[in-house]
Amino acid sequence: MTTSSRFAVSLHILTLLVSQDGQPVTSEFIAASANTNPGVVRRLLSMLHRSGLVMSQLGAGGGALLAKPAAQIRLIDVYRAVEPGCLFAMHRSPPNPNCPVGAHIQAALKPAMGRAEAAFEAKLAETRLSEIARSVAARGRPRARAG
Amino acid sequence: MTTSSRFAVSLHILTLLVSQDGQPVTSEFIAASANTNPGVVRRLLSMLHRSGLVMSQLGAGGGALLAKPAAQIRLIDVYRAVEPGCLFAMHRSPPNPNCPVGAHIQAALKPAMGRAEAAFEAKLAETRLSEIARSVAARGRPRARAG
DNA sequence: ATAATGTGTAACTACGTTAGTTACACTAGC
DNA sequence: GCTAGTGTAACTAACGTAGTTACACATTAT
Repeated sequence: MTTSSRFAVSLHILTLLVSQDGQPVTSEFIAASANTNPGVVRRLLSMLHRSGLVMSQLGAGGGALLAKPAAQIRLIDVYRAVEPGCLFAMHRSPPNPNCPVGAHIQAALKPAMGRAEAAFEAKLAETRLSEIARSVAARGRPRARAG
Repeated sequence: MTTSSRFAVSLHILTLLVSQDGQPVTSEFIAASANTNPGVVRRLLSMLHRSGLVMSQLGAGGGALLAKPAAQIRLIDVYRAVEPGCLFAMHRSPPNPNCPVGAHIQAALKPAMGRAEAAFEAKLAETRLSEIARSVAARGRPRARAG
């Protein structure tokens, strides 16, 4: 289980940037939408900036902006930007090397874990921020579907 | 990132049970191999028991046993037994419903997250405990490969 | 019967990670 | 220069995990 909400909140932030197309968005505005704190938002923006997903305009009237088109941002890019670790954790303390099982269990587990993680990341690479933004917009005007 | 080593240690335990085929294995013996504490091992065995993967023989000479053949235990069964949560966490506090993005972001994220999680679980369903045990055994006698 | 061995479970502790919070130096526009 | 913002660091509170201990209970062996 993932104990972090950074991925969900980061996608929230990015979707908000898409919806305010081109206008710099303040961390306070974002925080009000995500129901959190401007400090938390700025911390996430900082991580997203390091991965080249957002940029920011300093000074009065400033705020956050997308650094590239939403269609070029894959969910896996966002995930990697804010979830540094990997999906599986090995033993906290290394197993007993004098036991036949302990000596080789980790090496034996790695391939299967790697395959699962690769499948996970591949799926996250199939969806782009633009699709999320479109989905959110569509839900905002439900009658557009019926009529 | 997963902060828990339960999945890896559980597979260690189960592989050890395979390697001691049929003989009850004590939590103390397992703990010595996994380099942890008998209490931790028993806690994991308890979770594995709830999912029907292991059983235990009480009393002197007792210990843990596989509850079904290793070829019938998929890694996803083990994962589900000891990692109750899901891969993605949503916002800690619900987003602002008065914001167009806040009102719909979670619903918009769910499908993509669900697809990634499904792909992950499907991959974990492809590998079985018997394969892990075989891989460990093979690494224990490396010359068997060359000769 | 009784002692010895081992499970099952609960309680508590130590530790790490996360999010919330505050503070402050710094930057850009008015 | 004043105002509105960012970027970053520090601290706190809450939570989950693993380590640890303890003890009631079950089974086997003597």
